[in-house]
Amino acid sequence: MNIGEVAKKSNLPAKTIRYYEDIGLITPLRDTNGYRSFRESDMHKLAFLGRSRALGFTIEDCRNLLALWDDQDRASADVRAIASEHLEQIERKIADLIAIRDTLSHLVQTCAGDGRPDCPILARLEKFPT
Amino acid sequence: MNIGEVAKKSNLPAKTIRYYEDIGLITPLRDTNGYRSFRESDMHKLAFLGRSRALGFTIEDCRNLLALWDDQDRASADVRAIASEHLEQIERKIADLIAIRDTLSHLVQTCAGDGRPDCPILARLEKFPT
DNA sequence: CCTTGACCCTCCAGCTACTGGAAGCCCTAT
DNA sequence: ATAGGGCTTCCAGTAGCTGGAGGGTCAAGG
Repeated sequence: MNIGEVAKKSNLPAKTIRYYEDIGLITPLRDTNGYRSFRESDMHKLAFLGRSRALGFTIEDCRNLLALWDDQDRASADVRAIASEHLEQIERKIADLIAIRDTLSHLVQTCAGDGRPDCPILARLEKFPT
Repeated sequence: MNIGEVAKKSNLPAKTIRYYEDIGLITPLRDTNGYRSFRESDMHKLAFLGRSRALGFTIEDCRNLLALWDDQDRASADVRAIASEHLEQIERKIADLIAIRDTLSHLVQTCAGDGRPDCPILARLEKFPT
């Protein structure tokens, strides 16, 4: 399989796939003309990567997950540790964003949003104790 | 005021303050020895920037908000537009993260997390339809 | 046989918003 | 005179791609 077909099937841009090769996540073969030649196993890895990235795992997490996936003797605890850590980060991020959203939503609601210059949003950015 | 003092008062790293000067958000004066010399107005801008960034506004948003702040004849609608747009992005991000969290939290719960290799997390990354 | 267009290749630069570090000047105190 | 701390600039690196230049390859149509 050439990169175009793989890109379509895995739903990843060709650029991204080349990048993943650059950083050693996959190692497709090469045809005599220099074109990358993807095996089924490469496709599987790319699909795995796509799903991992879609769940927000970092590239380094993906690298580790991929290694665990390849290792038939892995301990599920190792996988779970990565996922739990990631989950905690997500929870923290959600909490942060919700706090921001509440503040912002309140400010947007109290701003007239007309032609006049008075604006509680600017007032808050100007005066709120950091 | 030298940069160290400003950094302390504004709660921003000196590096960040220099960076903000580089990209034209502030333009402190210079002493004869080459040291940056910050006025009160620079401090205020930095505090404004700190709060805007803490609410997740991008640097470009900050630049625009700062310009509106400086402009006595601004229309609050312009401020509100920036904030609303940002708010919508936050809402989208929260929704995305919550979806991820739900998936991840379920997976983590169903994974034994022991010494055995079977793992629903890997199973999902391997098989879930993209 | 030649051309056209769709592929594919590599390499370099740029994105966001900083952050770290090196090399070196300045200022104050001892 | 020296030691320390603070200040300066400049360069490089972070994450995860993305865009573009410049060029080779391949299959189909004329």
